[in-house]
Amino acid sequence: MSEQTSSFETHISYAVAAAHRSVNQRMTAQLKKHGIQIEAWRVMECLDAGERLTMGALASKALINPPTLSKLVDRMVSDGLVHRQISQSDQREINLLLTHLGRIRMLDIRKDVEEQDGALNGLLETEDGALLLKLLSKITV
Amino acid sequence: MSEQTSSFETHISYAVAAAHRSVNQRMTAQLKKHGIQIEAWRVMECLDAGERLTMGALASKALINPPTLSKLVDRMVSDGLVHRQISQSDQREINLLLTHLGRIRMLDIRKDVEEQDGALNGLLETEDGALLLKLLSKITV
DNA sequence: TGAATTTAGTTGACTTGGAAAGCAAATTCA
DNA sequence: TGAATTTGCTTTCCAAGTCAACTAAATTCA
Repeated sequence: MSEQTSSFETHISYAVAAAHRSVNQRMTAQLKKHGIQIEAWRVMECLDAGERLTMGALASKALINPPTLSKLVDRMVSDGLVHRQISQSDQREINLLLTHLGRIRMLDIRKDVEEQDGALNGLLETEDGALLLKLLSKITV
Repeated sequence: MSEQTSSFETHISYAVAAAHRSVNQRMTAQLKKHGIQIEAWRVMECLDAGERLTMGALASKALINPPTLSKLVDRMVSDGLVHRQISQSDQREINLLLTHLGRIRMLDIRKDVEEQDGALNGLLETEDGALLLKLLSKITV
């Protein structure tokens, strides 16, 4: 099987964790001036992109566990960024919506995130950004 | 600049977060039967690989913030996996060492991790594993 | 030398995250 | 129909993480 004992830094899991940590640190620093965390940004982008998302759908798109999302949304509601609306087709479901303020803030934050993502892409050769996305998607179940 | 508004899922930061979440979930499930968390495994591998690591060096290699590492090490010490040794060259530094039990446990866990990493590599074409590592290292500061 | 600064690591107060239990609406099927 | 099950989300309780402050050793330099 494996020809030699490779150092553990060459494990895919390690490389992904290292990249994630690095990217998250840049991102957190960038979002700090907006007083918001990465997860909240993802929630806002998801809400802007998809329409009438339920908590469950949102949790999976925004990469957040349901209980954690529930609490994050509590905070975002009290910050006036989003509001909950009970679905009329199924009373158990919640449709989450961006408030006007939420949308404004999101557009503002997006500029910085785009810039940051551009810088990240700048670290790669031209087509490598797309290639990286493709490879990452393959290991993402 | 950007020709069109791309969906936020194509951001490198999102793809990395998604991959990380997915890999971590597999890994956590795998390590559950050993009653250990991913970070503790990384600590053990770091200690096995490098010699006489200080807390600071370890924190950076194992991708853990110093205060978090300090507490994790407390737990690992009381589980008998590692022990602290004050460096004689600098009394402020701690050299962390695997205990005998720690080494045994590590070797045992390593088998499962290798297997899991193999499965991950199996999701990619032959040379893509190495390619992914290379691309990830470029965005890791 | 010795006061001031820097560096290594830990601690403490506080926040956040997660697993499992809980609640209520919807669905199944006897 | 109505009891049993499933589904969607939240709450609770506890474990873990973070920021900032702290201790102590080493280093700087006046």
